[in-house]
Amino acid sequence: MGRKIPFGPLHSRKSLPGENPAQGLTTEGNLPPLFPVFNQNKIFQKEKALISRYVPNRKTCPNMMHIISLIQSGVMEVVKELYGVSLAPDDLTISPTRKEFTGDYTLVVFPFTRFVKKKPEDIGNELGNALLGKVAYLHGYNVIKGFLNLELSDQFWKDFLGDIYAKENFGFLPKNGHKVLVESCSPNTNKPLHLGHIRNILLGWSMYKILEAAGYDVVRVQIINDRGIAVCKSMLAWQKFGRGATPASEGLKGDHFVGDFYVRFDKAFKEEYSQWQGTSEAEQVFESGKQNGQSREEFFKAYKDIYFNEHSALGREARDMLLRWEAGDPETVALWEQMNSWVYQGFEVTYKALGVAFDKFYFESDTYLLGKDTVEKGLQSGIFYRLDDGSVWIDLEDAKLDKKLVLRKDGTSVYITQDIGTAQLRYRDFGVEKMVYVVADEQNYHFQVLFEIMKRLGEPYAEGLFHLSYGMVELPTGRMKSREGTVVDADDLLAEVVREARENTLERENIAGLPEAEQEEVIRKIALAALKFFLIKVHPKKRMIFDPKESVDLQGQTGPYVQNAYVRVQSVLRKIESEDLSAASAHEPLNADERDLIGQVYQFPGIIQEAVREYDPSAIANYCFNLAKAYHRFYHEHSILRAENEAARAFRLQLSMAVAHVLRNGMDLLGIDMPERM
RNA sequence: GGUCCCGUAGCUCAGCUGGAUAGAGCAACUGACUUCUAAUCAGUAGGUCACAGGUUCGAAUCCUGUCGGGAUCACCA
Repeated sequence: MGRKIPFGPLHSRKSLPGENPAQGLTTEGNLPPLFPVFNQNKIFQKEKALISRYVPNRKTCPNMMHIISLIQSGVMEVVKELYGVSLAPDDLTISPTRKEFTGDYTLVVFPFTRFVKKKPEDIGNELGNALLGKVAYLHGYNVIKGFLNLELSDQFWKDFLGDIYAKENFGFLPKNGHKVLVESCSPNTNKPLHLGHIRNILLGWSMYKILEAAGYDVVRVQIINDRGIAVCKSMLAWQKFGRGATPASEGLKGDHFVGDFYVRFDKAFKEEYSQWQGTSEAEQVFESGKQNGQSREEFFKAYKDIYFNEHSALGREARDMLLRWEAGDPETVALWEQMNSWVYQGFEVTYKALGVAFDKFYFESDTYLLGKDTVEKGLQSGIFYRLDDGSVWIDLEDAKLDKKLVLRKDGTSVYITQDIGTAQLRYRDFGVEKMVYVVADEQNYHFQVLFEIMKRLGEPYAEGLFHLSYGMVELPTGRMKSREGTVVDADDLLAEVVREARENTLERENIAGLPEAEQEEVIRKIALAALKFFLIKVHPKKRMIFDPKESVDLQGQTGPYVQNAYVRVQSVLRKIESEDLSAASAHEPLNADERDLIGQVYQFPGIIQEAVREYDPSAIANYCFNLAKAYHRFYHEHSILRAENEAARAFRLQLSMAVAHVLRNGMDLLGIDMPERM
């Protein structure tokens, strides 16, 4: 029954008469033990092997073993020789040298004072001196306080750059043979998608791309709440007030069309309720039911659901509709199918506009009965127990959770029962070892319970279940409520960012020479980059404030800023013929901006690993921004085509190409396309 | 009340398994386009990393407590 995507706040959905925002938008297409890529989990030895093969190392590039490993083993060797102490790689802290100091990597030597009774500075100097002959590419060092800054030779960076600058897929791992499923979006069929769905969809899509880049086969799915009383409300309203209207006849997107009837129902119900409140029956209910000091208004606000279920004529009709649906009444089922298909057509337009797609849709009308068999079986094996009233429970108190109901006393299933069955179904469908659920953090407890149950059931993929939990999206004015009409509609939002991007782009006239269709394509890429980057750059688990004004910003820490760095490279490359870049290896010395840039490029494979390990697309976004920032600075400070000499020119061209590849690939992991001009 | 998450510049956010003087963007103020795209760059200003203890050579980061904010503890989904 639906994942209940929380609302992001916002300005009310503006219905723009006759405007279909999606038109004109063409598109292309406890840290879980999930990715023990760098852990010791035996099952994943193969993955590990693949990674070490890809990230520069001894096998692929004899001289290019990952420099940190190289430094690590050098330090361990030297420490053993000088001080007779055996250290493990984990005992060493080695990180990129901060920009304000000279060097490439820094070893923290404070910890060594524990077994060497000398000043940190002296230890640093001893180590640095000893390392010089030991570590390939190590060219020099300096010691500041307890920090040993190691300076690599320019040759190291030039070799690395020469190795990767032409590699389109630098940073991506080959297939590892493992399969993951990502569930995201998971809407209800009675309302259009809103801002909350967009954050969800983008996280899901990005996780898919990141997992794929790390070598996994990924299946993208949704679970759609296509049944229940809410859907019946829309159906009933359409019957009563629709007069045979269709999305086509009204010129509306199907999901908005159906959503409008849902609202229509609610309006009619409210009128009915308000009228009823004037009756003597209502008076009686109020008098006998009111709490001490409760006002009439408060009472009836709280009484709404009871009224719906026990007094309302509309409520009665909606519930009858649900019963007929459950009984399989042909006419009801036909209407249900008709309305849902309108909704799906509408959703599809929004997915396309967002540039996302799914491999399979699971429908609750198919899955809401699943899981009962499993519960029956688990009852026999003692995992579940039945109370005298017939309800079935599981006791998870020893896992610091509570007792949880899995079957009602009438034998029907609840939300979690269905999720048990659906997980099993998905395993049968795809044989995945891991499943990632992109669902808002209000359901943290639900997934803790679900995953614990799956473990107790002994499901083979139980250890591979992960809840990618994300925080609510709120407006600057606070949380929003559908009742108050403050939900930010997905299509409106898309239309707004495109409008903003168009205005800015046309003003600049950078692409005025392109055919109009291509201009629109560029505008769309810029608009989506702004929106997507804005939503993904925040760590998923954090609640985020969505300021509509900032979300359409095109300058500063934004998607278009990153795109612009890429576009600058393309602009340079457009000006050259194919040219021999072998002179790059003679470029000497590398300046600080070049070193900074190339050092960042070097980190890309590791950043992808981190994003996978932490289920954190925001790590990619922040990395891309920093790389783009470094490139903008480099671009501003140093001439590429008019460099000092041929070697510098060749080197900077290689460097620019490498940066462009990484930016394009990195942004692709966020679902963001790069324009060639902007 | 129990459990979980969050608290970093006026605002929105980074800060990797503890390491150097806590960083960006926006907003404000100064500068830089006859030169590869200024959707850019450089600079100024802005901080008791909620608070208090603890561990450590070293804490925004780890531990405990307090205060604020949020979520959740349904025979709802």
